[in-house]
Amino acid sequence: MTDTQSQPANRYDAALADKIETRWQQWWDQHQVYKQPNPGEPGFDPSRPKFYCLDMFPYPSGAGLHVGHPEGYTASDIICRYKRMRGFNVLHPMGWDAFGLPAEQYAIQTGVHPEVTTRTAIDNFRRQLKRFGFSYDWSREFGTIDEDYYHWTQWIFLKLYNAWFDPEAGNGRGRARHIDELVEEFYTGKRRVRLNPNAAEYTGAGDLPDGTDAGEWSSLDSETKHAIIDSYRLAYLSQQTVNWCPKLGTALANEEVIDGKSERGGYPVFRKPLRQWMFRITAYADRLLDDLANLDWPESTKTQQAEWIGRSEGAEIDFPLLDLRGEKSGESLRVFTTRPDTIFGATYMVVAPEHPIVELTMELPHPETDENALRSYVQWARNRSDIERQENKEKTGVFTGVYVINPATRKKIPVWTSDYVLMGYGTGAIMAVPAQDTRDWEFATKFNLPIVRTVQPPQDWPDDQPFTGDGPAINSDFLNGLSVAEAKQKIIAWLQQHHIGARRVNYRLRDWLFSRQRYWGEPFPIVFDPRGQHHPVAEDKLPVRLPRLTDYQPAESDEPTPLLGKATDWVHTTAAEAGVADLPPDTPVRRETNTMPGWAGSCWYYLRFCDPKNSNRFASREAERYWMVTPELSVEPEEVHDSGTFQPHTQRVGGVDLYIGGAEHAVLHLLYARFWHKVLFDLGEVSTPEPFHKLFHQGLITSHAFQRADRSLVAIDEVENRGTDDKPAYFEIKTNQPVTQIVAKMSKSLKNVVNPDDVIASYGADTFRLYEMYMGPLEASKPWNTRDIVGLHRLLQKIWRLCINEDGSLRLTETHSPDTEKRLHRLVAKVGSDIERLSFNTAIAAIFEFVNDTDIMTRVQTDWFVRVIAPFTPHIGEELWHRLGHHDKGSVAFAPWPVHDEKLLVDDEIEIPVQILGKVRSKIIVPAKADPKALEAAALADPRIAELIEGKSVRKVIVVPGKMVNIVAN
RNA sequence: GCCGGAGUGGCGGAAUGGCAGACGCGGCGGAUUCAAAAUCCGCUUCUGGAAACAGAGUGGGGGUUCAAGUCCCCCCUCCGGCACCA
Repeated sequence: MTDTQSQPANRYDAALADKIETRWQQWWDQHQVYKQPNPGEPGFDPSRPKFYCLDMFPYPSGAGLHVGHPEGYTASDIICRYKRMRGFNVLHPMGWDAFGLPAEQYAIQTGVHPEVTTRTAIDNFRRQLKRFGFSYDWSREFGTIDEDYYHWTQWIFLKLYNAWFDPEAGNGRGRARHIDELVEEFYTGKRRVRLNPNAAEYTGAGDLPDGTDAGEWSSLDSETKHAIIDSYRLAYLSQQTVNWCPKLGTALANEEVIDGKSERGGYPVFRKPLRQWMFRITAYADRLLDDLANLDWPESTKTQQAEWIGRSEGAEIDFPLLDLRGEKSGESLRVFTTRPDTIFGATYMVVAPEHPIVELTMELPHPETDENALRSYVQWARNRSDIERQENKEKTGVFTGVYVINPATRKKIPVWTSDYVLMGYGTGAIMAVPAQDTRDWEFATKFNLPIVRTVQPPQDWPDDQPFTGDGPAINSDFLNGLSVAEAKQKIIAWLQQHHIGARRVNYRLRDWLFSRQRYWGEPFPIVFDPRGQHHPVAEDKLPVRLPRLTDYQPAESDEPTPLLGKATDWVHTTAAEAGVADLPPDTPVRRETNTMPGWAGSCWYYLRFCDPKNSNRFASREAERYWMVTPELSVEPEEVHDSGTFQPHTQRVGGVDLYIGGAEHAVLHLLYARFWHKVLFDLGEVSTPEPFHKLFHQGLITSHAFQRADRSLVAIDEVENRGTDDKPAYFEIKTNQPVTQIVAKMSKSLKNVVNPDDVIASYGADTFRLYEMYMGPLEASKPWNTRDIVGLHRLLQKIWRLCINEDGSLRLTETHSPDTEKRLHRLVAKVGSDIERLSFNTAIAAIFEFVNDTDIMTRVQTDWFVRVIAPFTPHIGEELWHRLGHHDKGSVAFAPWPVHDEKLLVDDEIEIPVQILGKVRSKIIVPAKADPKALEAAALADPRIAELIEGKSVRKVIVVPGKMVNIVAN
C-alpha cells in the first residue's frame, strides 16, 4: 500500500479523516491484520501471554447502532490494541445476539420474515462497527441464529437435561453428574429411590417429597422411574403460572404486563398455568453466591447477584392439620420461617391462593369454610398480575375454614389464604407472627386476629407497632429471656428433637423458566412419545433446525399454543427421523414446539469465540483451555480436569480476562451464563469454574431533555434558549413557559437520540472514539454534548499539523530537545498506566497537554508519539506510522509499546508550596531530593514566609519531602 | 421501604489525606485577515481590589488531623437496582 497518488489535503478535516479511515479499514480487512490464530494454527506464537477481552455482543435492531454501543467497544478496543503492543496474543471477537422477541415483533409489523430482517440488521451493524475501526478478529464472527451455533446451544441443553445435581459431591458443595450415574446408584441400592427432595416443582406439596421411599428400583414401572429421574434433571418440565395474553398468543414476561394488560396493544393478560421447561438453577444457589468472592467484578454487581440469590437461613416447621371433625388428620402444613424463635406468637397461618391445601379445601369444605368466598378470592387472586399485586399492597384474604395446631402452644389456630404469601417462595405457607412481622401485623389488625408479643420491645415502643428487632423472648415458655439468636438455636434443637421441624436454608432465587411460545428462538432438542413422555434428540442428530414458517403471526387463542405448532410437518415425525434411540424407529413422535428464550444464545457465546468454526465440539479443548485459563492465577493440576472428576485443590481459574458491558445485565445474563458454565465445568466440558474473571460496566450515555414545572418532559426541538450560552433561559415554544434542562435517557420521543453515522460523517471515527473516551470515567453515566466534540477534532488537527507539513511531507527536526524527550517519556508512562486502569479520559488529557506544549519532534520521537496515540485513534495512527516509513513492517497495531526511561520521570528541581496553618503562602524551588531539614530551612528562609511569621512563634513545622511544608505558627 | 452509586466553576470533568478546579467545551480580550472562517496567544471558581493581595469555596451540619473534595457521624438531593421473599 502506497499513498503517493492521493496526497491528502494539508488540513485534517472530515474529508481527510474519511479518506484515511476508509483506506486503512480496507487495508486491515484485506490483510486480516487483527486475525488471531489459535494454538496449533499457522502464525500462532506460543511464547506470548494471552489476553481474552470480550464485549457484550449487541442485539442487532433495525434502528442500527446508537452512541451507547461504541462506548464500551472503543474502551475494549483501546485495551486490546495496547495489549497487542505489549506482546499479548489478544482474542477480541464480535458476534450477534440475534434470536428473540424484538426481532420477531419487528417482523410481524413489517411483514418481512425475521430471518431477513435480522440478517439485514446484522449487516448494518457490522458495517457500522467496522466504520469505527475496531480491531475485532472478524474471522470469528457468528450469530446465535446460525445453525452451527445453535447446534451447540441445543447440545448444552441436552447436557443439562442429562445431568442431575448431587449435593454431597464436590466436597459437599454439590456438583452436577450424568443422569446415568443417578440411575446406577438407584439400581445398585447405593441411593434411596425417591423423588428429589429439593425439587422445586414439588414444594408446597406439604409432606409429599420427603420420606417417600419408592422401593426397589427394578420393581418400579417405567412411568414412576421417569417421574423420579425427571425430578432430578437440571432441565425439567413443570407447571408454571405465566402471564398469558390470548390476543398476542403468547406468555409475556412480567415487565411486559402493565395494569393487567399487555404493554404492546393493551390486550388483557391472564395468569395461567402452563407446562414449561425449567432449569434447576436453585441447586447452584450456594456456589453461585460463594464464588462471587473470587471474581474481579464491580461490588455493586456482586451485591445485586447476592441479593437476587437471596439466601436466608431459618427452619421448616410442620403444623399438624385438623380434619373435618377437628381432629388430627395425620397430615401437616409445612412452613418456612426465618424466625422460628417467635413460634409461640404464631396465632394464625397464611397460605398462598395457589397452595394445594386451598384446592383441597374447595373440594372438601370444612364446617367453617365459606366456599363461595374462598372460590371467588382464589379466582380473583389468580387473575391478578404481579404488577397489580405490587401496586396495591392493602392486605386481602379469606379464612379457609381449616385449622392447625401450633406445636409450641398446642393451640388450635386458623389457616387463612392471602396473596401476600407467594407460592413460589419457601413452601407457599407461613406461620403468621403479627407481633414481630410488619406484614402479619397489617393482616392481623385488618382481620382482627390475635396478636401476642414474644419479643420484649424497648420501653418506649408504641403499642400499635410490631417489633422486629432483637430483645428478650417473652410469652414463650422455655425460650423466655433468651435473645433472638439464642432462642433460634434452642427452638430449632427442640423442633428437630420432636421431629416437627428442621434447620433450612431458602433462596429468593427461583428455578429458571426457559420456554417461550414464540417462533424466533432455538428449538428444543426434545420430542414427545404418544404417551406424552419426553425424549432427547441424539447428539449426532443436532441441530434441530428451526422450520421456516411463512406464517409467523401469533394465533389468537384462549389456550396457549406455541407458534411452532403451525409447522405441522415438522412437529409430527418419527423416532428414527428425530433421532431418538430409546424408542422403536417408527414410533410417531411430536416435537417440542416451545422455543428457548433470548438468553440461551448469550449464555455461552464467549466459549464459541475460542473456536467458532469447530464442527466436532462447541470449541476444542485446547482452544478453550488456552483462552479461558489464566496460568498466573491457576494452580496447574497434575492431571487435566477432563474426566469430570472434581479436583478442588488443583482447579484452574480464569475466564474471560476482561468482559465489558452494561450494568443492565448485572443479574440475569451474568447469572445465567455463570450457571451454565458451572454445569459444564462439573461435567468436565470446560476448564474453569467461572466464565468471566474481570467484569467492567461502561456507564450509560445519556442526553439532554427539558422538564416542565410539573416534572413532565419536553422534547428538545420544542424548546428554545432565550438567554445566553453562559446564562441559558429555556422556554417551551408552544406555551412560552420556562423549562429546565435535565439529563435523560436518549429516546425517540424526546428527539435527543444521536446517530453515530452522522457524527462520523462530520468529524470521522477517530474523533468520535476520542470524544466518547474523553467524556468522563468509563463507568460513569455521562450526557452527550455535541458541542464538545469539536475539541477532540481540534486535537487531531493539532496532531496532524505537529507531524505533517503544509506540503504534506513529514514534519521533523534533527534537533533533539531534552524537554520534549522528557515530556514524551512521561506521556508514555502516563498513557500506559492510565490504559491499564481504564482511565482513558485522563490519558487523553495527557495527550492534549503534550501536543499543546510541543512544536516539533525528531523522527524517533514522532515514531514513539504515533505508537502512543495509535490505540485511541488507530486510523491517524496507522497513516502516520506508514508515512514514517514502516511500509513493509506491517501495522502500527503490532509495533512494540515504547519503553520509557524511569530516570526521565523525575525532576532535579521542584516547586513546592509552603503553608502557614494549612494555607499556601509561598512557593519555593528546591532540589527534588532535598531532605526535611533542608526543606524546613528553605521554607523559613523564604522572604514572604519570614515576613508573615515575624512576631509569631513557630510551634511546629511539618515537612513532607517532595510535597510541601506546613508551618504552624501563631 | 431496602441495597448500590453519585453530588466539585456556565457545562463535561481532574485531584495515592498534602497547592481544589488539570484537560476539554463555552465565554471574554488580542494577533492574523480587506473581511470572515480557520488558526495562534492571553484571561476565565466566586467576592473585594487597578494590581499586589485578601477572604470565601467541592450538596448541608458536625467531627478527626499540622493539613479533608478525599477519613468518621448525622441530614438533604439525584441516578440505578430490588421490592409483601416469611
